[in-house]
Amino acid sequence: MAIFSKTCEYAMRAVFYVAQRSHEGYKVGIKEIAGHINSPEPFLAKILQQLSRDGVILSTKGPNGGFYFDAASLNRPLADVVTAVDGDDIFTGCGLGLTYCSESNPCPLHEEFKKVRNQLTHMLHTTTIGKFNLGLIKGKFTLNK
Amino acid sequence: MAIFSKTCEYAMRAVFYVAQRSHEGYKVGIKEIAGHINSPEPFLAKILQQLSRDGVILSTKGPNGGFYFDAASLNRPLADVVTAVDGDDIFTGCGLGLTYCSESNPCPLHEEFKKVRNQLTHMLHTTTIGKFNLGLIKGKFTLNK
DNA sequence: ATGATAAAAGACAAAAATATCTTTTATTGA
DNA sequence: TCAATAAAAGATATTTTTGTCTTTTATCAT
Ligand code: FES
Ligand code: FES
Repeated sequence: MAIFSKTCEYAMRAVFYVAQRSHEGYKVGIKEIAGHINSPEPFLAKILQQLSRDGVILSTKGPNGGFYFDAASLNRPLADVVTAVDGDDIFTGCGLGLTYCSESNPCPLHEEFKKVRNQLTHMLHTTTIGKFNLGLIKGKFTLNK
Repeated sequence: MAIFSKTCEYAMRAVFYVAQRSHEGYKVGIKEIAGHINSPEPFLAKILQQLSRDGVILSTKGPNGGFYFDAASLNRPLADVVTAVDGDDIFTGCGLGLTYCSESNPCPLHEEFKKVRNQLTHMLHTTTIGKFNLGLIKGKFTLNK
């Protein structure tokens, strides 16, 4: 078990890749994305459809169509992607799986778990979708394998 | 999607409950545990069997039998429970799901994700199974619902 | 020894996550 | 208008997680 679901991992990888290509001025088809982030193509298509419905990513059909981001979207936090595909359990849920995480009726891990959760939340809110465009273009980061 | 799997959540809740009862001098049957941590009884049985096989929890069959911890086991880190049921992906895995998390070929999130992962690891290694015994007996913490 | 108790083990079932395939709709360019 | 392109949508399939049930084995008390 990893921290994020497969769905969420693919979503984040795809978003970073599309952001980079948008920065370079291109729209990207599902095939190209799947190839570059090493994900099953039809499954990824479903994930991007979801992100598109939620308005996180933009898309157009037809020749020269594909997925892309505009300037405003590039500034959205990665947290929006996570929420769209996995909901907000990861931001608010109890570490031991209690129905509600609360200060007044906490589980034993509450105080320490809250710190971890807050740091994760902070990371996902301060990381924008376009944050790694230059690094990706320079080849500093990898998104496949 | 929460951070831990259901299996792992039940395992941690069960372990804390059994630890408390061991501290009070009792062994606990699966029925009592399931009732107090609000988990499906047969499913929890499977989880505890796994922990028992891995030597994380102790058990004896027969009348007055049940699950329990000895003093040494009470000092083991909660991380051992997580590893036994979920493996160590959560301690070492890449946040974006790459096959290997590495410094030399990092994903974009690597630097920040590492911090989150390290804090989680630190929490699970410094929290012993018996750490909350007194708090639980005093009713400071909840393990059900 | 014997019967009662309680975990261990194994087979099975349901639900959710992951993955695939086919058809439809929108867009483009000729 | 028409053919080509590419995402959207819907139906279906597989795998993993989650959950249940039955039988077996070990232990205890009598
Ligand atoms: S109550 Fe469990 S993390 Fe807050
Ligand atoms: S490579 Fe992704 S977290 Fe280290």
